[in-house]
Amino acid sequence: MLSNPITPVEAAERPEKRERRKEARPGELLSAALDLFVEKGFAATRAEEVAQRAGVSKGTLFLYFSSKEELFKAVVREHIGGTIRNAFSEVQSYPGSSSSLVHFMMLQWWERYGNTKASGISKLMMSEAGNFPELAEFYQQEVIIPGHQLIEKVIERGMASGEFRKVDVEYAVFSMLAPIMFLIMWKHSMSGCCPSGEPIDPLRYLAVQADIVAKGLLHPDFTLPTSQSATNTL
Amino acid sequence: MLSNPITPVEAAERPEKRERRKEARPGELLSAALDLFVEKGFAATRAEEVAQRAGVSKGTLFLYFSSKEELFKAVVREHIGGTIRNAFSEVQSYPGSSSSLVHFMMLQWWERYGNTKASGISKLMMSEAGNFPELAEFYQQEVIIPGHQLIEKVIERGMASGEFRKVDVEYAVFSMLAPIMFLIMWKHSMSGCCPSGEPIDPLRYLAVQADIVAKGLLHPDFTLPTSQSATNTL
DNA sequence: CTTATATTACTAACCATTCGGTCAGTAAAG
DNA sequence: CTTTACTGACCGAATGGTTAGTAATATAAG
Repeated sequence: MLSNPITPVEAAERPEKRERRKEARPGELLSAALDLFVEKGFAATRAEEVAQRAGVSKGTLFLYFSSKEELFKAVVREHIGGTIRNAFSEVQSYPGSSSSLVHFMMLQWWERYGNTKASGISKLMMSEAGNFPELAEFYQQEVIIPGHQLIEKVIERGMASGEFRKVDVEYAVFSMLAPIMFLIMWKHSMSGCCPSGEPIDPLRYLAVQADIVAKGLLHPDFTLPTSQSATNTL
Repeated sequence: MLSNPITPVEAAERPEKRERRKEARPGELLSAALDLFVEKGFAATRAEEVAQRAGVSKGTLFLYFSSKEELFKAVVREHIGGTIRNAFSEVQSYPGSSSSLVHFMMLQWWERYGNTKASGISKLMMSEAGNFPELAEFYQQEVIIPGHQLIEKVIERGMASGEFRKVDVEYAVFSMLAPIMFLIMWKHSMSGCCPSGEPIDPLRYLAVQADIVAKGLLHPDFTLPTSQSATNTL
């Protein structure tokens, strides 16, 4: 199978001879690596496979990246941007109710991050953080903390306006974070199978979760203007 | 290092000669396997290491389990399968309100599963399911589907009694599943670091999540029955 | 425009090691 | 002596990383 000269198909797919493109290689390698790391995880991704997908030999990969770990770090640096920071300004200027902001944020998050390849990095981190403590720390600083603060802002906004009841803000953050992270984990591991038989529909999932969370945060008096029962929980 | 005959320490730890204990071996191997799978993941755990921890040679391991994957399946059957089945009967006979049942279930789940070694298996599956489709399918059948049905029962119970509003039951299940899974993932990967600086307090976390979810599911017209004041957890 | 030479991006064969799994053989039990 | 739980040396496949060599390009001379 490997000793055959070249199959016609393979020949058709490899019309190019040896190319020298020093500029383009790193980007192509990085892109291939992201695909495979997200798809199979770090440990399970073979260096040669990365090289192959980038249309290059394994030797060339180690020419540009001194080790597999360096390659991984480069991928993380490349593809973790200020995604969350951009969201801050939008939250600040959001005009609607805090309940609708919860919906808006969760759906936006999905479209802008969860539904992209980059979200695989989050799953990868949760999965293999134990083997890469220093990368876990980096990810913590770069992604988790800003994300936490962002959600905190949303909840505090609702509490300040009286729309949301008083809750343990620091931990209530997880009521939005957990569904989001769970969806990512599911998408990148269990996707294709589901308890009901067919895969999770992300938009339906997010709509239901946002609905439950938003109502769960709602102040009891907010929807019932006339009832002044003043049963203040907490 | 391996070719040395025996170091004094190793000799001291292995005073026993060759033992024949057909009955005890499987259990010891299963226990060792659980420890190592949870600690290092499935792929990263070496078969010989499992055998060694069980005080047995690698050959013996494959005498009792035909392959590494079969060993894993046996671990899952042993440590998870029964847990969920037991929970069913408790839910059936639970006397209190559905809101308090939500709290009860999530806290029970933590004490009986989340806070044990076995919960590492769930993290492991979410992490490595993509690389081991057959194991994912097995886990799906053995754990996820029963767990899903269990939570469905709780929500339907609340809807039937009028305590919960009408929701998309199939997807509302995730409002309890996601916080639970997120806590497990966090515990087994990011534990030790936290956005606030100190690790997540599981009981505080679960109390807040259960509170938000239960209130999020509550029927707007539902007034707390006078006979049941068990819902005031905060 | 050729042709010769130097440079280097790139390749493929190779190495050392690791690990799941096997099997011929050993020793404990009856 | 027979049976069999158990061992550990061994196998083959896979994989991270290396390196000697090849071919594409640049440069410059003729």
